Amino acid sequence: MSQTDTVSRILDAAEVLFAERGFTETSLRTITSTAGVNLAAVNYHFGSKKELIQAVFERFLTPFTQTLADELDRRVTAGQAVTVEGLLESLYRVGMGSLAAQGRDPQRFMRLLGLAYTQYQGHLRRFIVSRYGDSYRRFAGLLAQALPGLDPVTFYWRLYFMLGATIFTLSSFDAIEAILREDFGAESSLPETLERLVPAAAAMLKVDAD
Amino acid sequence: MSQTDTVSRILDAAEVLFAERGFTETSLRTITSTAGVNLAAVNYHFGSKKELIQAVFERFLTPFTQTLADELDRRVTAGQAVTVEGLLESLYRVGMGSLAAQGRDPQRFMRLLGLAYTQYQGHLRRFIVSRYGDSYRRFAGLLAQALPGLDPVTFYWRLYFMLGATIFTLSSFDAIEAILREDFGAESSLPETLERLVPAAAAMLKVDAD
DNA sequence: AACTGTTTTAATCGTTGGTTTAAATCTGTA
DNA sequence: TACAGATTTAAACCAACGATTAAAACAGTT
Repeated sequence: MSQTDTVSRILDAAEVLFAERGFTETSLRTITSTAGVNLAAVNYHFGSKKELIQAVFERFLTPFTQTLADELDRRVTAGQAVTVEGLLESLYRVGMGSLAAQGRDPQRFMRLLGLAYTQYQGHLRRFIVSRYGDSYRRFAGLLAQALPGLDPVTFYWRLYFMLGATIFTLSSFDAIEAILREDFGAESSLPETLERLVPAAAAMLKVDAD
Repeated sequence: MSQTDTVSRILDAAEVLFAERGFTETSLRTITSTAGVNLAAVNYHFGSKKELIQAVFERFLTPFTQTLADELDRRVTAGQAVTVEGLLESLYRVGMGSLAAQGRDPQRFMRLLGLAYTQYQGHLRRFIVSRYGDSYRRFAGLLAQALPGLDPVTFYWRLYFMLGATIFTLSSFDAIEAILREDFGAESSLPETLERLVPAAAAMLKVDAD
């Protein structure tokens, strides 16, 4: 088994288990036995459990933010006005597409993102902000441009409302979908849900202040 | 120290610590030493850590749902049409008021609610659904009535979008507020934020399907 | 084939967790 | 004041955790 093999097997197993149960509830023993590698491999290759957690986030956030940056470049240089709906579509399409292209599950990353916000892991928040804060500010800046006349504080609160609706819904997608299927017999796919989310979130961002 | 004293001291400490760090990350030793009671008191009075977690939720959800039911009764029997904005205002006012009346912190309960959704605690989700599912369905039913013509599946997804925006934002209120204060020098209170949230969430729920 | 640095392995360390126990203490009642 | 049940206490139990170690196995180079 080559080194890269062991490293990626650990990352694969950790990604799935962290998303399912959270960080503290997932032991290194569970991760390594799922991955089929020795317990000591995590400390050998990553140093510590904390650094493993960061590596899991790095592996999906780096290509995600890179692809999003390209997508935003394309929209901006296209010359035409950047709309709220267009930006949300870009965000969701990149989240779906760039990850699905790697054969990875988009919902899993939403769950991980949700955990990054809610779990008590100071090091993780610091890691994400320092590494991906620029991408976040770029997107927020473009969205603010698409909403002229909105005062900055109101805009930022609504940005968090939008993030909350997105992360909360998609990270619990399976559970919500199961409830709707049971109550209405109607299946919902992730792309369908994102199509519902774009106009809803856009309306929330755009509503006139009163 | 009387029994009720010990029990409520444990609940007080557990409530704060759970909201700060999550369930797994908070040990019974931390809880009992914060509360100034013996370690064994938790198992003596509650049976186990799981049952303590449920008791923390019961102590704030029971008065909350009770007050909300009274508030909804008042709105319905008043005769006039029940509006989306009115229902959201009721929800938020009860969340703020009925808890603040007990001298307890509303944001803390939002964090706990967020944890109930995101943390890996199957027993807690089952407990809440079985105990408070009726209250949830009552509110959702009235909200659906206030949105005639919206197909049920779209309505339910938007209901979750609204819950996500609310729970996510308010459970991270302190962190978000700190960022906004640093960037804009503008302070936001919780009531102000709820005043921003009502029209934004209402617009999201009411936007025409396309 | 012999050597060298890298990786894997099994075993162990020290710590912390939830829970249990039995004795001590308290509280209310007769 | 003496008794009975409820509560509190200090101590211990045992399982699980992250981390470390030294030896074994491996891979690439000469």
